[in-house]
Amino acid sequence: MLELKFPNNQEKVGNILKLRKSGKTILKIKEITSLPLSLVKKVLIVEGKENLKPSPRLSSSLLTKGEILAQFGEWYYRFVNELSTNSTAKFEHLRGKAIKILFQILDELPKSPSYKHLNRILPVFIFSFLRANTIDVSISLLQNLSGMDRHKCFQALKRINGTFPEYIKRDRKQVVLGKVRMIKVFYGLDSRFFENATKILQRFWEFLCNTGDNIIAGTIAALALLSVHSNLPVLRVCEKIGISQSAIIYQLRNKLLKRLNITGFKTFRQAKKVLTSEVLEKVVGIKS
DNA sequence: CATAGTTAATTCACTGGGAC
DNA sequence: GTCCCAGTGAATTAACTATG
Repeated sequence: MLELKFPNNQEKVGNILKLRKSGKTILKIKEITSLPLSLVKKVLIVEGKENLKPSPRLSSSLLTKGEILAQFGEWYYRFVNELSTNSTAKFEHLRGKAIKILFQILDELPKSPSYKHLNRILPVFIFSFLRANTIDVSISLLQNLSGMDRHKCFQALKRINGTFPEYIKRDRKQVVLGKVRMIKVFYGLDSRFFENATKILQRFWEFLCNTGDNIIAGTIAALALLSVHSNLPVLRVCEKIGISQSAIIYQLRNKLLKRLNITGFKTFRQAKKVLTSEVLEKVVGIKS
């Protein structure tokens, strides 16, 4: 735990513990090490050995590790319960990961020593965390569970995002490809379908990324279907992932062809030849 | 508030059989 | 072969909704 929390500070941690063992007060340790009081406290709390813990009086404004975990657990399950969850195992696994990150975040969050505001931090943290791990959580769920209005949600997200961008960024490409793979399996498509879809996605990500995952997946899948000359109707794909056809047409016309300076899009059907020869072959490099 | 996406109704277009 | 027909996918439209 401590290794994770203080990767570069083993020395400091060791020092704090040594001083504490020799019976120094927490304030004394702070003076000697000239580390922030909050840091000293946290080291002692996380280390957790009875005789090392700060006295109750001093720690009254801090939550113990156990209390933090309990609060986390409550919020976590509030979220998980709202998600149509058929695989509890997955969420159990993620839970451990989340806890590790949570403690890292609490360490660095400005204005922590007192973890008084966990009820504000936790919902936003869990929301970001789940998203970062490719779980679909809607902002309205965050809104409902946290009781914050839309605007507050965004403020809070911005705060977490600004401090820890790496935790909120989900790997959307993987999410999208997951959906594409699902389509491939469901309709028993050729493995080239998926290979081509991957290429298409990499090439056109910038064009298409500014929309929902399902829409992107549908658009990529539609192109990949063309690339393998499948006779599976695009409509089937749309049904499966729950979007409408017009959304894909919209993407192809307004996001893809327009930006490739290919003009004169009339209809999907009519554009098929152009798409295979000009777009897939010349731009992506998929030979038919 | 602007943009993106959905829905539903309607129409168009293609395809693949028969019947002749 | 070709004419007709039905079935189905695709396109278009406009009104509506959701999202950031």
